[in-house]
Amino acid sequence: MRRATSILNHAPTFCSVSAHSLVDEFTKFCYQRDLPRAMKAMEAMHRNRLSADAITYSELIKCCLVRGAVQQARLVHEHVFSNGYEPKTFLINTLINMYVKFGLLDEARNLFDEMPDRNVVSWTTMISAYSNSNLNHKALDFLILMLREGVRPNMYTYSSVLRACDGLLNLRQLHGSILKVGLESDVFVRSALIDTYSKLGEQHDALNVFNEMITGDLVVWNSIIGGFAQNSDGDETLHLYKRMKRADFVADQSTLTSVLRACTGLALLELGRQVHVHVLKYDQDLILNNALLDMYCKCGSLEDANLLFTRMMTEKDVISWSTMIAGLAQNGFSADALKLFEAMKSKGPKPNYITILGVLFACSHAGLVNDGWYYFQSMKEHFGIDPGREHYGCIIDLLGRAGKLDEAVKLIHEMNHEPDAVTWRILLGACRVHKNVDLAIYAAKEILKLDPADAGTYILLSNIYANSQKWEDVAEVRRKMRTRGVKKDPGCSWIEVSKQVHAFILGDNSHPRIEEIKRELSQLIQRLMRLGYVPDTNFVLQDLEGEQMEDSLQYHSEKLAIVFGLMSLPNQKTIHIRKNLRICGDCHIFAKLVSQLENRVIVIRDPIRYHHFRGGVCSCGDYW
DNA sequence: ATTTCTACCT
Repeated sequence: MRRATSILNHAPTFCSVSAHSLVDEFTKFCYQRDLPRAMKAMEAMHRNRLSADAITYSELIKCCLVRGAVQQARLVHEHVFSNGYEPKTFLINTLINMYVKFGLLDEARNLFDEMPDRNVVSWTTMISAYSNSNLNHKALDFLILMLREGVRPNMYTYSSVLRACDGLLNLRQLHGSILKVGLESDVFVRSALIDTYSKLGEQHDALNVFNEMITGDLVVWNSIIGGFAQNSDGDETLHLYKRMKRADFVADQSTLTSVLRACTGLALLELGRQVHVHVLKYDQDLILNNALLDMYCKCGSLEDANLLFTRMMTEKDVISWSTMIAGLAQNGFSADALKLFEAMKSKGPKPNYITILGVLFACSHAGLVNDGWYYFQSMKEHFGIDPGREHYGCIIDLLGRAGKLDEAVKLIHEMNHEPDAVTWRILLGACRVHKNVDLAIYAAKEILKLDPADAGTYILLSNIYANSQKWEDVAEVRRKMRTRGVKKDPGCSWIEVSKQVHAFILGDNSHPRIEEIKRELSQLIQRLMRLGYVPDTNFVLQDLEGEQMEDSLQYHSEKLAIVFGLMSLPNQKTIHIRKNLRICGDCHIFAKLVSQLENRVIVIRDPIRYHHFRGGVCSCGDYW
């Protein structure tokens, strides 16, 4: 302790006020949250070897916390320990908590180590301090030490320590102890359990814990809804949201953020717009508004995104800017993305790792080789950020698309990160654009080493071999697929029409209007062919909808979805479609021609890319 | 003394 050098001890000793009224006055100032006067009174009390009760000191500590007054807080600490008094456990706990809140974990720890009677609150405060600082190991160690000292954890302890749990084994053990002492029905413990299972991707267990709930609590609902949203299960997220509303709970910021994330994942623009209405009453919530911004970007409505971005009620943070920059780039507005980045540099927050990723993404998708290189080379110098694997990915993409395949390969081998499946897929994409079969085979094999369940890559490889009559290799690839149990999902496209989601799956005729749609599609293809459309049946180097037959080409799911959109949406309305697989070359040409012939804007989002078709051209510049 | 929500290369 710094008692020896305390300012308190050097203060002039002079006081004319009676002891009783001095303490009274101190108490009054503490409860009035008048920090300067309370501090003065405390000094006077110290000179007269007087002290107040623990509750009063804890009021003063609260006051220091609210004002961020660290120096004053330290003086209170010294005063409480001065004059030979040994403060009560309650007051030491308050001091420990104070240091934790100020982020001074070492000082909290010193107090904790020196206190004589550590109770459950002391232990829990330290555990929650460690888990909040991501010192997970320390938090779990403390739980063990606590048990060894014979202090029994309560619901506060468990809900704190659960956050620190980053392994399934630990979690199951903790869950077991919680059940044993009967604390699983506490809403804090329950939501922490749900959240922790969700963070480990164990949605099944999370849902079990949730379903055992008898009387509800909004946070528990938010935990399960957020868990599914974070695990990219949009359908289940929305399903639970409906259940929550049926149970008469009113969504708050957290719920709406998760629901928006589900809309983002499923590309449900109409539903997202409905949610926007509920967001309006939380226009000060930055997280929620960022989620809304991302939803508009990822659902392909840049008009809405731009509008929201310029009109946001709160100060925009680095996430708002990064979201908008990446959103513009992903949707093909690379020039606007770079312009926004320049604006950010002059009047926005400091760009971070992810911001730069969006910038490089914009360059690679617009073929801006020089700009991309410049930003890549200077990111360390200008923003202090070392290029990560993702940044290298963008540059490999940039080189590859520009036809510099050799340089792309060279960079893969030179970078100081291990290439992953994504890295090789980027190279494969470049091979597709530039029709380099040999390099494509190499890249495909590397992908399968790292991701042996990637059905699309097997099929692509098999098609390459088939095209060059290498039947033995074809058989080998097929055999590997069989033995590894890899199956390709059929192509599927989704479109939202009057709040209903319509799914079109290759080879599935269950849509009620399928016959009508197919008739319309045939007629449309006839008309396009008269304008020069030739179905592209070259499947080599294409990611395909399924086990491909030429005659099923005309019924690719996105074609059905486009026709259904033409049939059922008003004339001016943009047709928004989401696909589970990459769009094939034939459907890409088809969509371009339809956008011209029918004078419609069509937006198709595939798993990784956006295509805005307008007047016969696509925002991707045929470069995907 | 404790629980829930936002951006990321294919």
